[in-house]
Amino acid sequence: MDIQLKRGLLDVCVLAAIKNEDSYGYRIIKDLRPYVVLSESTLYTILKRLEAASMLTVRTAEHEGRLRKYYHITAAGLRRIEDFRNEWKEVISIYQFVTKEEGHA
Amino acid sequence: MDIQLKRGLLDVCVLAAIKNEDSYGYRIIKDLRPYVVLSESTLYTILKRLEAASMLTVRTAEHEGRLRKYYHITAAGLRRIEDFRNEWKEVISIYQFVTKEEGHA
DNA sequence: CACAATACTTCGTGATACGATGTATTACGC
DNA sequence: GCGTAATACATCGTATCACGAAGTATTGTG
Repeated sequence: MDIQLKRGLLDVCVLAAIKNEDSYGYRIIKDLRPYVVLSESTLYTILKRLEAASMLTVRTAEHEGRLRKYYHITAAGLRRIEDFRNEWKEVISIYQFVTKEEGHA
Repeated sequence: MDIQLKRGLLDVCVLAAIKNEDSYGYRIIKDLRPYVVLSESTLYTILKRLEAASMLTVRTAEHEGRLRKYYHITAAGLRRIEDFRNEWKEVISIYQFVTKEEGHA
């Protein structure tokens, strides 16, 4: 999909991916794949950004001898999703403006 | 609205604003105001970009002693709007993923 | 023992929205 | 007739950000 359109969606996608259960990088990418494809470099950049914005917290844990970083959503992260939902009305009105067929003459 | 979310919408908004009738900078901004607010510097950057991508053509005309640049959408510009419409299914599926309430426990 | 899959990291680049600022002209109030 | 707003277009610099490329290290698997 169009990279610019993606930009406004990726952050909330990642937050949504850890909303119900803590998760880690590799799994987030797989879970999101049906909806959006993102590379590792993109994901880890986003995770750092969201952590800096206190929208998630990180915890390192060992899993079968390998270290994993588990990400946990915070109240601010949940609020971010809520803000996104609230903005959706505007997005829909823009979509309708862009796609309306008034000049079919 | 969130600037990142805006990014994927602005180009098509501008194209939609000239879809049915040629228009010029100042008027495009006013016409779009109910849907998205954008500054002049942003608009003219977008217009240049869309012209470079052959999605619109420019014609300079005098209007009451003042020069105006009128923008006219091309077939490629119309196709761009069509592509946007086709991508919307993906956007909706992302929106549903992000906002679904499965973990209300 | 090579190769894929898992897991995380860093670096550089190109795209782009926006504020600040500038240039002109017309219109309006006083 | 003079300032101020509105109209109209333009340029510059900056911050944000998705991504490819490349790297490190471990665990299977043939």
